[in-house]
Formats: sequence, structure tokens, C-alpha cells
Amino acid sequence: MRATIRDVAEAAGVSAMAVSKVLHGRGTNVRVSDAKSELIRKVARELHYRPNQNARNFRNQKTNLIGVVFQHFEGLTEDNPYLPQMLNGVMAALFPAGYTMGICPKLVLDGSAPAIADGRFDGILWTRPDFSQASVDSFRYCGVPVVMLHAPPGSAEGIPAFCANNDLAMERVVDHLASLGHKKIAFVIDPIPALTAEGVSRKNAFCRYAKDREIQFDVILSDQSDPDLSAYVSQDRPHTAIVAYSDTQAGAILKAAEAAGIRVPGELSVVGFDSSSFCERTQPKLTSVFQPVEQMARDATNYLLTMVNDAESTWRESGAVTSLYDCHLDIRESTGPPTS
Amino acid sequence: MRATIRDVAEAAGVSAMAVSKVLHGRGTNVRVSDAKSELIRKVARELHYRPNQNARNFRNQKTNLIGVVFQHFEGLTEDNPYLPQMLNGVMAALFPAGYTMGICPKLVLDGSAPAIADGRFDGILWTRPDFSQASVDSFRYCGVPVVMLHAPPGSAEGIPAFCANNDLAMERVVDHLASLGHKKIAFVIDPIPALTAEGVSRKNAFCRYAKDREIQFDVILSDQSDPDLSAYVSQDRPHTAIVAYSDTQAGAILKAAEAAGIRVPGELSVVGFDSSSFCERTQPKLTSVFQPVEQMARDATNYLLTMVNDAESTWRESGAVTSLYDCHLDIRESTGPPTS
DNA sequence: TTGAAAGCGTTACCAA
DNA sequence: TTGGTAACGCTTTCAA
Repeated sequence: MRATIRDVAEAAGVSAMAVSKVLHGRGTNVRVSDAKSELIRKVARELHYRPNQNARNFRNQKTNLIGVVFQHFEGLTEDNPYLPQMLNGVMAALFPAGYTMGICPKLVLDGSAPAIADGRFDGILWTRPDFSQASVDSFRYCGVPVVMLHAPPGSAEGIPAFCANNDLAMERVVDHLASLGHKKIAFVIDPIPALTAEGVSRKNAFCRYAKDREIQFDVILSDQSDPDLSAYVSQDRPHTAIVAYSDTQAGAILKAAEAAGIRVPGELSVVGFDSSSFCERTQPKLTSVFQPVEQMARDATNYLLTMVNDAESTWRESGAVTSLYDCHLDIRESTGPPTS
Repeated sequence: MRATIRDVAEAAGVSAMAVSKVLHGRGTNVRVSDAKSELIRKVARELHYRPNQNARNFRNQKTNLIGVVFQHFEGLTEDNPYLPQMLNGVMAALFPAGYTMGICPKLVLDGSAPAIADGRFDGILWTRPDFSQASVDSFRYCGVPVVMLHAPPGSAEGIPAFCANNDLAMERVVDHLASLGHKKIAFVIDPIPALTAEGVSRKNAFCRYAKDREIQFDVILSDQSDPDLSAYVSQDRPHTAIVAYSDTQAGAILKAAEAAGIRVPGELSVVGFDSSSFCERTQPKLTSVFQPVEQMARDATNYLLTMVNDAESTWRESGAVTSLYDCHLDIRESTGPPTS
């Protein structure tokens, strides 16, 4: 078997904790002479001593692992830049701080949210949380620091949240379309994001501003893989613009429009969300709301790390922060005045 | 503090090990009556008992965590579908088996390859390994199962490897270009992949087949962000075709050609590698070698899991497997006969 | 069928 | 400045 700290101690003729102090810097009130330090290092090298990380994790109840939880996970899709961007932000915060990123949808999908808080992670980044009280409770009382990414204020009291300012974003979208002369607009979202707190929030914001601007509107649940445009662009439902939940979904709508011979933006204006590089590749190029995904992820992760490293009492008592990110509208080619 | 297994045992009036048996199924030679099982479960629920995962990891020396190591990691780039595809394959294998994916370039970049084998991971998927003997040794003798992804046969004896058949791929590429009439071809690779075992292997295969087909060739190290086409398309060096290490790099070359007013494929044919969705988005569409990245990653990960779950002696003695994946050439628009 | 005890490797505490 | 001892929570082994 591998050499343990005690083997090293014995071989060097010192105590185990002297070794621990020298090699790992533990124990503040302990001092080891330089000569002994040298000896210990030498012996450790000779014995090929390697600390057992599991033992240290156990002893310290600290793993240097942060769990990234996707409540609705469908894999990384090749054409959607969202996830890579988000993960980049997370890694940009974690790696320099010496943390490892753990990804584990399974642990949550099993309904075993508690399992995620069994000590294996020092903290949890909970992305795209859904709305259910069960989810909220299991994370709130899990005993491990949790930060939410893409959760609007109020979705889970007590849990810090980092989120796009969907309200402002939808106001900008509605105003843009209204100023172009659109009078009837549909909001399209597919079933999975419709379950998330952010999906609900964005939808509600859209409805509120549309109503406020006296614009007729509809909300349509759509399967993005094959959007049925006739559901909202028809005699009965003559929408001239569609606001999609995501760029990916907006892209599918553009394709469907092309297939159906509907001109964009003449007959139909389309707006996406994320303003990723994808928007430059569509035909026509997609008008979309920009949110700084990578930065949001980095900020959320850094905040989580401060929670991990501060005493629990500090963050429990200081109350949860909600950070809202301003989102501007990148106007490209897919929106224009309706031709009637 | 949280209830421990002993708290439960005491409250239920049984031994700790009975609780362990009932709740975790440990201890084969132990039997607990149904009545007691029920009682134990009930008490555990009442006390909100949650097993301490770190304690279990420590005791069992098993973490259900697989480490994915990127030796040369530059983040997930928005436009390169490779990494998402690869990670999808890994996750497709890990999650159903109940494993978590740990990502940790830092642990390796620190030169602390041993750290990766300190028990925190049950196994390591080592992607894009470089060639250095130090790397090879530290992984080979790390005491944890290791599988390499994208490493050609022979790069590290004793470590199972999953890799594209670069040899066959380059033969196909060279034959394709030769049959179109190209007489002078350059292989372009940028500095980072040039350090990896696969980069070297692919380059060598290219040279071998070019020589064999009596085609003039050059190998050029290029910074892909700004390829200097004059380095290989000029009076002195009249290459009519370029074989790039990756799609991303081929894309950069297409852009540079457009900027320089060089017609593709007329004046210059370009071939990529991966045949990802990216190839459909370039102008002209990119001819490229297809490798089944997601499947390779899934296979490699599944193999790693079998190593994790079998006794070490089994895989130590059975010798390392190398799986080579056949790669076909997807001919699109970026290759054609040279116009002279 | 059950229980008691030992031990995994590390680190904190206290006594020397 | 140092070293012994106990403890973290769980599981295995052995004895009843």
C-alpha cells in the first residue's frame, strides 16, 4: 500500500503532525525546525508519500469541489453557444482558486437533492432552477452554500441569485417592436424553459409590457424542433412579430418561416435571447437580447466561493443578494416594420 | 450537528452496522430482520439522517467521481463544436452509471499530475495527451485507472487509448487531393496541437502518404488566429492545397484566403478535420475528415468505468487496448482541381 | 441474527 | 518547540 503520513513520521523519527504541518501547513500553533522540515521532505520523497485526498476531505469536511447542477439538462448542443459560455465563466472563477468543477445532473434528477448536500461538494451552483417548492426547499435547507444562476428575484428567498434583468429586456423588446409598428406579437417558449423560474419571469414581463403598450399578444408553448407557424401566423391569429425565449428557438422559427415561404422581417419579425454568435449565422441575422452569460456565471461562482470560505453564519445572516444584469437589444436583420 | 449513523443506531436501539446494512446495503454476511429494518428506516427519517459522503468515500476509497483532464485547455470556444460533443459522450457514459464528472485542468497544469491520483478520482480520462515522458510516466504509475482519448497507439504503453485512425484519414485526404491533381500540399497545425501525440501522429501520417504518392509537401506551424497565407501560397511556395489540423483552423484559413482574394477551391483547396457542423457554415463549405467524437468519448469513458469496477490486477495484466476509429472524408465545397 | 471493536489517514487539541 | 492521543463517520471483521 501507499505510504501514509505515519510511515513518513516514523521513518523520519518525528510525529505525524509534524509531517502534516510541514507538508500541508496545517496546525497553526505548531512549529517545526528547519532541519526537521528538510528531513521530513526528504523522507516523504523517498517513500513516495502522497497525501490521501479522501482522508483530508473527510477530516476537513472540505473537498474543493463545486457542483454545477442543471435542473433541466439535455446535453451540450452543438449549435447552442449558451452552455459553453456559461461553463467558461464558471471555470474562469473556479480554477484559479484551486477548485474542481463537478457536473452531476443525475444527483438531482433522482429527486435526491439532499444527496447533493452530503458533503461531497463545498458549494452548489444551481442553474436554471425550476419553480417547484420542493426544489427550493431542498436547496434552501441543504446545509451547503447554494447560488442560483438565471433565477429572477424572489424565486427562492434566502438563496443568492444572478439573473438577467428580464423585465428591462422585455420592455426594450416590446418598445422596439412597437416603434416599428407591430400591433400583435406572440411570445414563444418551449416546454422545458417554461418550467424554469426565468422562463416564467420573462414571459410575464413580456405580457406586462405588451399590455401596457396596448399591444395584442399571445403566449405559445411550442416544440422548438418543429415549430408550427400556422399556430400564430394565420388568418385568425395575424401576429406580425414573434419574441422567442432563446436564440436556438428563434433560429428554429426562422427556418420554419423560410420553409413556409414567410418573409422575415417583412411578414414576420423575430427576436431571440442571448445574442450569441449564433445570431450572426442565421439568415437573416437575428435581432436578439444580449445577456453577459460568461460574466454572470463568473460572478455567481465567485460569490459562491466567498460563501464557501466564509463562516456559514456570515452569509446566513447577511441575507441573499440578487444581482440583475442589464440586457441591451442587439438589433440585426430579423426585425423591421410589418408590411401589410 | 447532523445526525450520524451512530445516533440513528442509538435511537433505534441497534448497532451502527445494522444501520449501515439497512441504509446502504453494506456487509454481505450480515442480516437484519424486517422489523428492525423498518424501525431503522423510520428513525433515520425522523432524525433527518444523511450519510456523510466524505466519510464513505474515505472508508471505501471510492468517490464516484471521474476526472476529465485537458492537458491543453483554452476554455470552451463558442464556435468549436468539438468540446461540447466530447463532453456529451463522456456524460452519456458517466451519468447513467451514477458517476459525476470532474473537470480540473488546474490540477494538471500545476505540474502536479500526482495530485490527480490522490484518491479524489476513481479514474481519469486524459484527453489530448502530450508527448512528454514526464506526463506519460506520471499517469502510468499513478495508481488510478487512466484512459486516453485522442492518443495514437504507442504514445503511452500500458494506457488504453481511443483515437481516430489518423493514418487512414491522412491517406484518404492525400489520395483525394492527389486525384484532383494537386502536386504540392501543405499541412498546417498550430502550436498547441503540435505538442500533442495526436498532432504529431497526424502530421507524420500526412508526410508519409504525401511522400509515398510523390507529392511535394511542407509542414507549417501557424498561429490560427491570423494565418499568414503568404507563407505557403506564394511564388516560392506554390501550394495548391492545405490540410489543416482542425476545422477551426481550416476556417481561419478560409477567412484569410477570402481576405487575400484567393479563390477557394480554384486557387487553393482546403481540408479540415472533425467534419463538425461548423463545416456547413463556412463559405465555401469545408471538406473535412469525420471522426465520431461523441462515440469515441463515450466508448473511452465506458471502458474506463470497467477498469474502475474491475480489480486492478485484471486490467493491469490484460494489457492496454487501443481502439482506432475509422474516419471517412466528407467532401464538400472547399476542395477541387487546381486551376493553373 | 446481532453486537463490539478496530481501523481507514488526517488533523486538532492538549500536555510535556 | 514537540509529541501523544483522540476524533472525524463509516464499514469490516470477528465473536457471540
